[in-house]
Amino acid sequence: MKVRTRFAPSPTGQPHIGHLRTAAYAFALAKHSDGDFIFRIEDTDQKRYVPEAVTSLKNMLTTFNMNWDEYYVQSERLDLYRAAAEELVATGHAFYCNCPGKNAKKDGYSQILRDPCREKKLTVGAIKLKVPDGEKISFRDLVFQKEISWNTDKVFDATLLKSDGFPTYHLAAAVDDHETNISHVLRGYDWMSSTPIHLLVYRYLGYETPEIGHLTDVQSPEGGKLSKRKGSTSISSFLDHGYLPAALLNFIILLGWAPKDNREMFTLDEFVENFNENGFQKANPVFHTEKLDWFNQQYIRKTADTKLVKMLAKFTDKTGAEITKLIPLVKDRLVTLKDFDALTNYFFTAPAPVPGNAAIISHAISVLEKNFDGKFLEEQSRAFCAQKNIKVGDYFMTLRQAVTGQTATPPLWDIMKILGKEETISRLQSAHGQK
RNA sequence: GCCGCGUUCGUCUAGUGGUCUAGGACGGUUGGUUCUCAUCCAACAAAUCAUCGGUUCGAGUCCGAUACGCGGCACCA
Repeated sequence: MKVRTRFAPSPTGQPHIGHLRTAAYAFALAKHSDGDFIFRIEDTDQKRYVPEAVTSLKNMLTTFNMNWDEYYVQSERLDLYRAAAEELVATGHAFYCNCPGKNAKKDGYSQILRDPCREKKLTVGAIKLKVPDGEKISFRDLVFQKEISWNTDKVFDATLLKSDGFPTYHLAAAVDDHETNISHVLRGYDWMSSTPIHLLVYRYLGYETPEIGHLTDVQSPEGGKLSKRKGSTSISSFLDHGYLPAALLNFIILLGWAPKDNREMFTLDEFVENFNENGFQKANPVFHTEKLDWFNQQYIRKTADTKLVKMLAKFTDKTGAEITKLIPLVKDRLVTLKDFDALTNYFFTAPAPVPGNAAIISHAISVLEKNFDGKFLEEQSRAFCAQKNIKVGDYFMTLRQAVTGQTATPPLWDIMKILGKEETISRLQSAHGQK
């Protein structure tokens, strides 16, 4: 049977790290065996629906090259869910209920799991699942690689269809997964506790149960779920900070998954090729981003200069020609694309004159005026240093500060070459106080 | 409160009963290369494998308890 997975977010806000990770695992699971990757919008909560979120979610998948084979929107499929719910009522596995909804967080946790409306024989209202008593229900989790079970005495009569006619996740996901032939369900860990409900729905509707796996939650360094720390973990904020999609993706997939050989560099294609569900970690990883910086450096260095110019254009107002000229000097020094301006500022604005050792500067000026050449400067400066008993390092540091105003830069001659003879000498002169 | 899951260096992880005096990566420290920075190279520090008990000739690996962490307990997903 063909492997078919789905990425099924609810459009309630900005896509974040968790979305990307879940999508990447589902994508890899499907594509590893030439399967299909289905994109489904779970917009059954009218109150939390954010229309722009759908576009952002699509953009995310496109940006990371996770192209979907089919696309579904739950709000366009309401008839399907209602029919399924009514079928369950007809077969005696569900019942109508007109109780007001409650929120356990606010109202306290009820130990009453059996809904009193079961016996009322209503014909309108919400539809709830009639959970059987005293049954053991279990499944084998794809991620945890073990059987997980519950006693149905601890499973509550969950709502399947709301009184507004919209299904809850429990019903909609089961129906859609079945209708679209999803073979493997990879979802967030928060669904683990609801799995017995879904298992019962599958059974009562006569569906085959798909493989189900619950992904670990990425933890915030302060503890708790990362996704609750909104904003700062949105995909766009990382991209806006100058992280490459390839680096972000590589970093993210290794948060909770690892190959047996501990390989770390993966493009999307390589990840798909090497993906194996045995590689899932069972404990929650913590979102520490030091390693993301390292991945980003690696990927920047791997990027062809011509491509890098285009990427950099979003982070600086310098022209393509200017960027191209400077790339060789900064490529190894960029941690994020955003660093470009800070690393190249002195090319465009002369530093405030820093008075340096006048003898060194005037020597350099005379050398450069005679012959504006790196090799020549190197030879002359070393000879000068030997004669005057000056450290070569001090000599160049003096020039560096005079020309760039910085103490850490690429090799000096590389900078002078780009600046040109006139500008270089002019900067040296103003540091010397001659101008 | 009830239910479920987890626990190997600071972090991401390898490890599926002997080859583990626990390996790799990031980060850290030190040294080398270099005109500084970055790169590159080398080395070092860093995990009583949460704790206790059991099974076994032998346990990071199997079992149990405890602790701690995480998730869920809505007509939200």
